[in-house]
Amino acid sequence: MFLVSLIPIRSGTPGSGPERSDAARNRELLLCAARQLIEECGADALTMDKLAERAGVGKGTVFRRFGSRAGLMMTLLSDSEAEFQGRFMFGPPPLGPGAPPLERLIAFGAGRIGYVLEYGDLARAAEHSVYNRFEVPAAVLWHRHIEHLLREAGLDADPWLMAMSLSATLDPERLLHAVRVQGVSPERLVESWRQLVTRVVRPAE
Amino acid sequence: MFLVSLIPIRSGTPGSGPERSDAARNRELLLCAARQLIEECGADALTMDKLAERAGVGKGTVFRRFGSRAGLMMTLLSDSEAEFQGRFMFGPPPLGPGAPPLERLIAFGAGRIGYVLEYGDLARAAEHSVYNRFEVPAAVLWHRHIEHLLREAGLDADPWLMAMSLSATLDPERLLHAVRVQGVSPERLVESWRQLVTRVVRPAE
DNA sequence: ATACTAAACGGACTACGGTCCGGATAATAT
DNA sequence: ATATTATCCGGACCGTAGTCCGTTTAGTAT
Repeated sequence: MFLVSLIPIRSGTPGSGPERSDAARNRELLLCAARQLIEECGADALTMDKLAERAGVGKGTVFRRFGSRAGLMMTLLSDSEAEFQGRFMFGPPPLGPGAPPLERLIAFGAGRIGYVLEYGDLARAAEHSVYNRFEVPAAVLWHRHIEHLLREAGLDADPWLMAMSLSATLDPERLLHAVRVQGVSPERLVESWRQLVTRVVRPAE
Repeated sequence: MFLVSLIPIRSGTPGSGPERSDAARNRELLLCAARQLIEECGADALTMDKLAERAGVGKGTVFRRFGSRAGLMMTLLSDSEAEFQGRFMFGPPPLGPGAPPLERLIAFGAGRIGYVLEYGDLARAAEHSVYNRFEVPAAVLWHRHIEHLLREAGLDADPWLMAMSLSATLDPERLLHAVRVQGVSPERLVESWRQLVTRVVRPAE
């Protein structure tokens, strides 16, 4: 039912045809330089100018390749993102199919919390697109997954909006703020998520 | 217990002493010009340069007065914000004290949704501070209010984190996106909020 | 009135994301 | 090898938020 491409992340294809050799070389140079810079100073300190300079290419090339800073971050995340998507869509239970929907919901939140805490700044930067951070393909997929599980669990309320509320809880910016500024432990986040979805799924009366 | 100042919004006081007459005059000029520009082109199109030019002051003056673009937006919102705060803290039930906590929670969400839909772009821009959008005084106050009501309702789970999840649901950016891009009706939002808090408050077993 | 000072002023300056377009170049056809 | 062309490249350029600092001015003391 939900056969979305496993790799909906932009892989840096400005045109539709095959990639020219210099373009491919520059893409590798850029990704490599980006990872270096992030290693050295953190994702937040990565600027497109510095990236272009480090990679030894012009600034225009950076933007042609990745469209925007958020696009670059998404590309950097695409591997781990695809891996996570594979796990919750096709992997073993309780995250993957096979377990009861509530179990899967709980596991999804826990997985997502772990993911966000691991790739925090990157995930945050990837959503920092000026327009439509809710229509990033990955975000849409999570939303649909949650909605699907809510329906399977027999939710007797608006599943689309309820999935929106639950997605909001898993928003990287909020999670990172809770952990890094407020000092909330990841375990506490996971437990609260469990409490939340358990209550949401239970019938109203 | 929660006696927070009713006006925690920054009112544009760079120093701590009284305001010099030229400073007061310029603040009025700026607020007036800002409202004009927003009326004409919308809040999103308001730039600090245009504002300075329209008000006939230097750009530095704008930033000394309001600190940042977000600070300006907060100042513009402060009246309606204070009014809303007054309603849910001291006003008549079900929003104000007197009604059962669940009723108050439902009313709070409904009120907040209405508020966001009315002052949408402004509220969004006010939270667009680069750092710490969760520590804006008004946001902290809402969070504490929700947490307080959850405790009063006898929630047997982590009230602080649960309040965070519920706050996330009421995030202006998300609400506006749902209404303006996805075409969700305000009534549907309110109903979903009611379903959500009703389930959250109910005991686990 | 004059001198003094703390505060406010203004606009040049920086940093950054993003755009544009004339020139270079890789792939392909001949 | 040469010509052709679609693609890519580079970096000058733009708009915007925010900073800095030399200059001006409002309030006050004398």
